Amino acid sequence: MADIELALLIDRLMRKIHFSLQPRASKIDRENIGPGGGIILLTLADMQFCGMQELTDRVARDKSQMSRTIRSLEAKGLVQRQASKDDARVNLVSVTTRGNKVVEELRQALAETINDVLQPMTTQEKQQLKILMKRAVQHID
Amino acid sequence: MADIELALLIDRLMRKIHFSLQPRASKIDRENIGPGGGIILLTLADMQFCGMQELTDRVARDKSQMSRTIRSLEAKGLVQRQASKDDARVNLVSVTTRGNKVVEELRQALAETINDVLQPMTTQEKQQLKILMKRAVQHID
DNA sequence: TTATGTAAGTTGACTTTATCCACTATCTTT
DNA sequence: AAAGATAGTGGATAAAGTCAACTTACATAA
Repeated sequence: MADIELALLIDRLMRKIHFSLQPRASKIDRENIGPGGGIILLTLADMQFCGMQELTDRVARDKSQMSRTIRSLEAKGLVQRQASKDDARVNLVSVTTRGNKVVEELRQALAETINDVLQPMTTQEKQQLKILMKRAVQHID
Repeated sequence: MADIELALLIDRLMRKIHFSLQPRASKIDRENIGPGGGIILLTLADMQFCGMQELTDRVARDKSQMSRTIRSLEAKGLVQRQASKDDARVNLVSVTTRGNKVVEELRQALAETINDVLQPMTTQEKQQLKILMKRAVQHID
């Protein structure tokens, strides 16, 4: 039987990051994309040209929510959509040049936050944590 | 400079757990405490008789939100509040006997979920992850 | 080819959380 | 005693999450 504690720890860490990031991010958030838009934008920057569904699966959010978030980011000119040639149903989303500027700023702010929050950890520990987290989110088919 | 990726991974894992837990938890949630109430209740069960502020710090949530959540849990008879003798300002919160029954069910559901979500990991890895997460949330004074 | 079923995405209506601020009551400090 | 800090509550509003209905497009099989 797995341990409950892990879930609580993940929640705590998540929230700690959130609280620490907020003041930093709100300062640079001229487009007013908020935390919700930010995490989508950062994720999208790592995926480039992926369909909504793929993105939705990745960040584990509701597809309707994702639809609205992307539309909002598109309206701000930070992402763009284009129909896939293979499948007319899918909209391939990608970050625009302007969006990439925002991504860079967000990365900076988030890096500072992570650095801050994970201060008690050594570089090795952080490295190890990242490896384990990657294992944790990878799913078996 | 710390790694952005870690933050995104934590978010993903958090959400994965959330999505996996939801159907299981909603089945046993007769009191209708929801995810918000659940995590507070589980955390409180580990702390017993702590002030609101202490609890708020632990789960890293807004104090006003915590106030409302606790009030709701109290109305359902799952937690109880009593004024501290040392400091008339603080309300010591604790889980009631009835609340503990809910806690047990929640633990069960969460354990299954964690077991499910972290299936790709070995026991050692999970153990290691927990140790690292504990280090991550501990703050230096 | 046409049913039938399924997947991608959007929209609407609604509930739950989150955020921010003001406020009371109670310590704490000087 | 006065000033400031801390615990907790309540209100107003914004942001996310949830769930179901719906459209369009693909997939498969009779």
